Amino acid sequence: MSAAKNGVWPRTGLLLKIVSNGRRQISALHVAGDFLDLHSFLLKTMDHGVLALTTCRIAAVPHATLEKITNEYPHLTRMLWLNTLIDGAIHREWLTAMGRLSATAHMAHLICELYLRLKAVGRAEGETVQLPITQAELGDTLGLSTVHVNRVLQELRKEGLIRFQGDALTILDWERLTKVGEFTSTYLSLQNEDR
Amino acid sequence: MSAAKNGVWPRTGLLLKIVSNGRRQISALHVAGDFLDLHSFLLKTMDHGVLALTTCRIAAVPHATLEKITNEYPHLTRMLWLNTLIDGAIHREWLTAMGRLSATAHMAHLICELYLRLKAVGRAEGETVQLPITQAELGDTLGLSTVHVNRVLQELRKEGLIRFQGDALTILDWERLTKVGEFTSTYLSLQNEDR
DNA sequence: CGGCTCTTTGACCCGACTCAACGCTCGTGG
DNA sequence: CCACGAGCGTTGAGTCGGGTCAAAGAGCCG
Repeated sequence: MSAAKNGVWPRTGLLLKIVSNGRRQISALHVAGDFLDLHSFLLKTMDHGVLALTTCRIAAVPHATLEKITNEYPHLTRMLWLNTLIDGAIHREWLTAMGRLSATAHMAHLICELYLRLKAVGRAEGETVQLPITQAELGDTLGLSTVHVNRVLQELRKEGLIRFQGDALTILDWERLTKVGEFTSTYLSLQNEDR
Repeated sequence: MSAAKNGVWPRTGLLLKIVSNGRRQISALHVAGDFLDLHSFLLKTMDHGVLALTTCRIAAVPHATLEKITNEYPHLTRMLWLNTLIDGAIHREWLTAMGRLSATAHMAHLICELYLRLKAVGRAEGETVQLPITQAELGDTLGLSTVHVNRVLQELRKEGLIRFQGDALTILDWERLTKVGEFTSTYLSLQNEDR
């Protein structure tokens, strides 16, 4: 949605939002091309911070522009709205993963999601994506301790589901990975009914 | 946002969405007046079910009407959009509560939120609101077992923070309750910048 | 080489879950 | 009018997933 205007493309293009209340919780991960914080257009309170995981290229859209768009281009407006709705769908999915999945399943679920999202924007090479995120940050995303993140990743590796060395994440067994994470991709679908 | 057209007003007006994956996770609670599932207008996949906790009065808005609104009334469109954005803000808040708060704190947080939301639509009598929800349902909301919900509630009662008998929930010590739940109400604010 | 950040490992602990039973209340039917 | 379920709340005992604390590798950069 947001085009890059200057600067270099991010190594992988991954952003995150944080909410700090003592410990921090990452409430969203963004990949290249995502429209970031679009909700701030209408929501006056900024309830989180944003933090870049890597060098990024950013394009800013002034609120005045959005105002103009919503006044004059209904279709485009609906597309922007849809964008925020998909964020919401992802949030709901995270919520259920958080509440009802084991640490391992939750991790598998997140990996499935990130892989598909990166693939969707052409950031996958075969079964491999660059995921420049630390285990501590994964913990902050999943609501787990760093130590446990490490153990969970080892388990997924030992099971032959993924390889994850350095920033390179490789899916070794998509079938079983989705099963472990109880993952279905429907909520990510950007397809809309041409509204 | 949605006006009632016929039928009786709900005893308390509380709805919930469920997502079932083996166990179920309630991803939203709605109070009287909430616009329900507005996101289904643009999001083609319905990723959850809806379930009424009590008898409710429902007003349906056809998608065709929404289409017309978005084509002709930019301001109203932004208000509808804002509505879905607030749902998103609540989701983010739940996410951090889920990931980073203890069971007791999480419960206190939820109680604070529901109390304020019910109060905002005139459903509070003094410090008391009607909350026709079972402990099992609370568990499905918070990601806790029914048994633990019970123990957590007892703890809040013993601490003199709330009274909760039958459906009547009374806030006994708002100050301490918000502290326990690390609750701040900003994310609920419906106020917008007149866009 | 030293220092930084990140990953990994081990030992121990505790919050929350499970299983199982019991009690209370209310609605329904004999 | 009582008996019986059904649903919900409550309690106890035992277990376990994940957290905490602490320290040791492993890259990486200046």
